[in-house]
Amino acid sequence: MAGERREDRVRSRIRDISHFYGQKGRMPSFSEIGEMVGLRSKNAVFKLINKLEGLNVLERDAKGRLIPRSLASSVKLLGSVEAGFPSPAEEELADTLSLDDLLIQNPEATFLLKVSGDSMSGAGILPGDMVIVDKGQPPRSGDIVIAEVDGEWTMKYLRKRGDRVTLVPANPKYQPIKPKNELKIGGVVTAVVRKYR
Amino acid sequence: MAGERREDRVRSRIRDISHFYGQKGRMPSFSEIGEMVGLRSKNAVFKLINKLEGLNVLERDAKGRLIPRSLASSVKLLGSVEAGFPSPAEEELADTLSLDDLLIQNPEATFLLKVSGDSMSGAGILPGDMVIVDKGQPPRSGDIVIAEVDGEWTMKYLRKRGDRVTLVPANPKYQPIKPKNELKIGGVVTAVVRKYR
DNA sequence: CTTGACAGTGAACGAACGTTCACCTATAAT
DNA sequence: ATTATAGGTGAACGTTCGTTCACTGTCAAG
Repeated sequence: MAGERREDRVRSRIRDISHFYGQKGRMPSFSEIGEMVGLRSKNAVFKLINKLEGLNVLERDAKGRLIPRSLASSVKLLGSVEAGFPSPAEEELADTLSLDDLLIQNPEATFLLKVSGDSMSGAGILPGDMVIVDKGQPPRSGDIVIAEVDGEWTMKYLRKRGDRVTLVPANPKYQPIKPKNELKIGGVVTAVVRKYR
Repeated sequence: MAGERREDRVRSRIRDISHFYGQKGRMPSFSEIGEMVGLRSKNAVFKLINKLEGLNVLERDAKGRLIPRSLASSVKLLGSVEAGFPSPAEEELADTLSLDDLLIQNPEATFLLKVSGDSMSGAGILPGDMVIVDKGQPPRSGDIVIAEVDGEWTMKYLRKRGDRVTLVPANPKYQPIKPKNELKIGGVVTAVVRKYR
């Protein structure tokens, strides 16, 4: 099949625009796109944009301004580890998404806390990890929560049985806590993040 | 002290602008800011922007366009679990950062893979987790890597001793692998992400 | 009470924007 | 070989942008 050159050129241009957005945090103007991809006429850019809109690569908001969609997101989501790495062709088609969007539902009420202590290591939460905590969500039984028991903050599983509330660690070294007086739940752990390098 | 109302008003406006960017993925125009915060004159917005620039809340790029800085980021970074939740005052001062920026160095070469299998569960990487893989970084001994051994993709610790390369799992159930023929390393695991809800 | 300083209004400006026009040139299909 | 069609040029247009000007109200300090 022919026309591969053209498709490649289009892809490279999508990458350029995407890269611009990633770097600057805003969409380039038509003239800027022109400079970037090597088009001297704004009309050529105009046609390019229309094409990309048709391909659902780009969108415009109510005011006609370009908005990033898949472009905004930064990581490509591929299959599983077993699947390994796909060919460049598949790669281009992969969904891209933003970790922020993936992990955070309510930015205003969400915090990042650093984990110290190994009381949840059985659940794969190790010292040094960071947990994403949502203050807004109502805690349910089975959630991992940040709670204040008798004046100290800890992270534990929340177990509700009837009226009785228990905080159970994911490490047999520690005992479950049945709070006597006060139990203040600061938030629900919605995600864990660990950085290696 | 007086002037609290004014400071509050400024903060609320910063939030509005920030919120706009979070929603639309672009900075609002001066007129849009005017509508948002209730200013009928673009000049009032102009002065507001200048003030925010002075406060280092906003910046402009080389072409004079507004660019998001701290505005772009979405989560507030607080202390550790033990420290618990800070007062609203502290909260306001907390650093905010984007998970994308935190976890991804080279977006072009970075991928998300879903983990299946428990061969790395000893390192706190469980089935269902997602690993962030950087194809661009040279693998070092001790890194967790995605590698193709004899036709199959796996995730293991990479151990180099002299010329000998070994892939060791973090689960005693499995044996270390000393690749005979080919060893293709797809990328280095730079972070792990687990989502609870 | 007066006086600055600050916040906001409204109108005007040139520059840059996205869009449209007419025309040209390759490539691919007939 | 001929013909459509997609991609590109260059110039023009009206709109919106950010900026500037002169002016008005508000509030706290002197």
